[in-house]
Amino acid sequence: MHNINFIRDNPIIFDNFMKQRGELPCSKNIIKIDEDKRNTQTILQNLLAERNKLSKEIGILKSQNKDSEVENILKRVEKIKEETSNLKELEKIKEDELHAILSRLPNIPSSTTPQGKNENDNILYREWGDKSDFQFKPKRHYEIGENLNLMNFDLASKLSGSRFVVLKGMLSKLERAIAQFMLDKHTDENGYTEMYVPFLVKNDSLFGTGQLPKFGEDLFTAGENHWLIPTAEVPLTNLVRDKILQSNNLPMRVTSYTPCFRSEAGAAGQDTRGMLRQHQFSKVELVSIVEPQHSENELERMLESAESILKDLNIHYRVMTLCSGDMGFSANKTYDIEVWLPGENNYREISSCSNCGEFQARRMNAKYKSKDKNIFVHTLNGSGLAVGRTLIAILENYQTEDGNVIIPEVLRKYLNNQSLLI
RNA sequence: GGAGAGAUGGCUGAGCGGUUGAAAGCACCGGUCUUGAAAACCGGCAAGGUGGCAACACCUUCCAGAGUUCGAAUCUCUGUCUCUCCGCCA
Repeated sequence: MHNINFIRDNPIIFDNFMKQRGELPCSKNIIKIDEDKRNTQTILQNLLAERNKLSKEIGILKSQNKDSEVENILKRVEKIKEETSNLKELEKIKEDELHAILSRLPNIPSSTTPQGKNENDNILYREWGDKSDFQFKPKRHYEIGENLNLMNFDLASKLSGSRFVVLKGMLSKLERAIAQFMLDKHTDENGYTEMYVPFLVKNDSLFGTGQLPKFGEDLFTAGENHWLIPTAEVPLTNLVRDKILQSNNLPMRVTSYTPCFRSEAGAAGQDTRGMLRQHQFSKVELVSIVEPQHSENELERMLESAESILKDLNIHYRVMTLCSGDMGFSANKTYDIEVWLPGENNYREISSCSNCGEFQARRMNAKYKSKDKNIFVHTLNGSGLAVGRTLIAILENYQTEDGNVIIPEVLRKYLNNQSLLI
């Protein structure tokens, strides 16, 4: 959500920012509605002030038993009531109009976010490790999984339709081991506190993080008033909704392992094979709530926390800085970690770390006490990492010629010290 | 699912038709004292908005939404959530 004062004071700059994000100029319209709203408010408030004053007089007169004087005042008050009820309606209309526009505009890109239209304009930030060297043609993850009889898409589609998977035996265990390794790393070494959170949330929470009102199509609903979370970012970030935090509680770093549900409405026909893009997947999420002056550093710290997982797994990856046109709605800056998949011969997103600045905090009304003022916090979120895609990366990078998979060192303690998948 | 109680500022908690935006305490901030800290004492301290260069004035908000009234934290209705007891249950 944007600060209306900023738009009022910098309409051209604002329109320019929105253009970078693929939006049409709209400041003129916003300012017009805002002016109408304020003009209405000024008139309304003067009338209300008069009414309040007269009501107080009535109180005093009644206590003095001067009923005859009360009569006259009542006439005037009645007239005011008529006028105010219309003005109140108009004010509400203008407020709703303004809110409807502002709540659908994406965040302003940070000054360090490269300008660009789409993923082709993203910029390489850094790389780590090397592409694994195979003496044979590496298979894709679903070939490995299906050949081992541990990954089954037909069964899943019988149960639930397309874009689901059933994992069996060691592959199912491997998924659990990956998640536990990530959680242990983030809680023991990276300073995050583990949380167990609801997987169903209500509208307000999704509005707070920015999925609603614009992107309801990408979500699954559950019953009348609930939605399935598309990411743990939603419950974790909303922990501070409608709060005024004490500054000694910041930074607040939390992590959670949850399933994520996405309708993938805009992805028809994309990545239909394998378990790369599913309606359901699990993810270990990182969320930081920080004071504004620390959010830029916090993004680097969060990125490093996410990277530490792939480093420990010893899998090659690169980090991309997303351009203004490719960033998510709430972000002012985003790094994507793209992991190397030798079977696919391609890099694939395995984590996305974003600084949302005060954008979500404004939507959520999340502040902290600083000296004498209450200031909006900054919120950040990142995957640390997507568990399903990490499983894919391990299968493809650690596969052997005979179709088995070597278990990465750091995961063995979670798997009875086994060194091979089967 | 049945019966009852409740929701007030960062927190605890008074108030139950008019001068209450709200007592008191804690927390926090400023000061006095102290070599420093603590304690003690003094002072400050809800949020959002409108108008104004400003000082400041005004409006709205005591879970949410409707209503009664000249006037609502206080009365009525609806919803949401919390707690207690009973039932059921992983």
